[in-house]
Amino acid sequence: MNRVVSPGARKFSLIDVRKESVVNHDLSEATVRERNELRIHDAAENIFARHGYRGASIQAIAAAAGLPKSNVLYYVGSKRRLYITLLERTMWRWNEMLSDISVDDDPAEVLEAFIRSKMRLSQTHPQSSRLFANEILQGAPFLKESLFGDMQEWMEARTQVFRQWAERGLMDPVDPVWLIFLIWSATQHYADFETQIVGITHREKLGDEDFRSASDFLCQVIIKGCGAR
Amino acid sequence: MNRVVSPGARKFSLIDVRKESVVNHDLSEATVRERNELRIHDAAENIFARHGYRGASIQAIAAAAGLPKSNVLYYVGSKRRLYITLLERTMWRWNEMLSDISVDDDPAEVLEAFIRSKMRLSQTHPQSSRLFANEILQGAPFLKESLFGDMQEWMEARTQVFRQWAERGLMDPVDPVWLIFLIWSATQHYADFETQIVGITHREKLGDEDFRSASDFLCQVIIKGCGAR
DNA sequence: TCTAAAGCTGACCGATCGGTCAGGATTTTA
DNA sequence: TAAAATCCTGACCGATCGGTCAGCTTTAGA
Repeated sequence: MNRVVSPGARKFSLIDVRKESVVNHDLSEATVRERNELRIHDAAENIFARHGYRGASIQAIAAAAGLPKSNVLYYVGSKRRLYITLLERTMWRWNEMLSDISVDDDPAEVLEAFIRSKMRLSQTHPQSSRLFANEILQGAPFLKESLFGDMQEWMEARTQVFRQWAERGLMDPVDPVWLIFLIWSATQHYADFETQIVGITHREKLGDEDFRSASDFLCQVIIKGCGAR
Repeated sequence: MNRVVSPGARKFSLIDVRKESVVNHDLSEATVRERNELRIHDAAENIFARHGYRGASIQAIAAAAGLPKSNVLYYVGSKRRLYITLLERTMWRWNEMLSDISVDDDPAEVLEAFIRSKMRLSQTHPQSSRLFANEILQGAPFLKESLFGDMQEWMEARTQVFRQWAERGLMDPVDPVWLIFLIWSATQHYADFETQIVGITHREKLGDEDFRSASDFLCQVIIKGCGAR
């Protein structure tokens, strides 16, 4: 699985964007390119997350990044390429989750780890989550082909383990697909719908304590609810 | 609370849009205006749901409705007004839910009714749900003031009942706010993220049987999870 | 110090945006 | 059947869209 070099040739791939997300955040000794691409990606993730692909404008992204529009295009090539780069980054972060799950693990522990790591992502990378949500709401035009292959594999590997746990009587015989979507949706909600939560519950924003207590709640209810532990 | 007549004066309200949603679907004896507004609203809900406020174009809405752009603007006045009309319709549908909840009811029954009616909305009005999701992702610029007032009241009335149930030992002492958001997110997911669910689970689209089994699953896990029944 | 590469940007392109409007077609009412 | 109200739409407006490009400045390497 080697890196495809010519960026024009490939429409899109989900591999090897690791460097992207581990990019040096110490700007003091980053190259000019690294520093500016980081600013652009941060700004673009915000704008795309709020307004979706069509609703986002390069002008707005440039303004948020504090750069001229021409300069943004100099670095990212096109709106499409920028958007796909950010989508790839998000997908990679998610697909590495629950990567080492085994039938011999304790269901409750695995569920708890899954819920908490997903909540941590909602707290630390809410914009990524919203970007993804927007892509799905659009009908997943960019992810249609490639995403669903990867995610089908991810899903099947996990559901198989869940099913075996149920057979061994370690948890209730619930549909593992619905269970995973339950965890997915409940945790994602704290990123995607933060505005609503904050607005309804009189908060200024969601803080560490909110995420802690919400995580505790979800672990408790979901683990008990499917009879693990 | 009487209806404000001049549409230019009011920025926005969440009252008395009932007629909108109960509009006669038998087109045979509807007026020209009713018939065309229905077509426009349906088309607009689709486009706004996919692309958000900025990403949606009147041109695209007009094409989906099978009308010239000028004609759409003749009926709806402006993009902003059209969008707000659709938002109001959605908010009204949701706020009437669980309207007659009481401390003397059975928690499990109420939770089940809530989950199932919310799932029914996800199935019958997925576009409304996606429209709302898009509005929240944007930061709720149109709902900011008015929505959150109504929803705060709604939330406080329900959480109070939940808290009393917990005091009476009818369910676990879980945070009722997190519980409501759990149900909210889990049920909404089947509308907002249908594309993802369909793509991952090899389905063509979500059918009656899918919604039935998913509803059963959610009722079972959530009710058991918070110790009701 | 000279040169090549990289960084940068204002001006500009055709397309599309939301919205207006004059004026014709059609329907309702008196 | 005449007048009034409603319905309808092509042409057009200034603004903004994504993207290109010539030509400038700055940096890196020999």
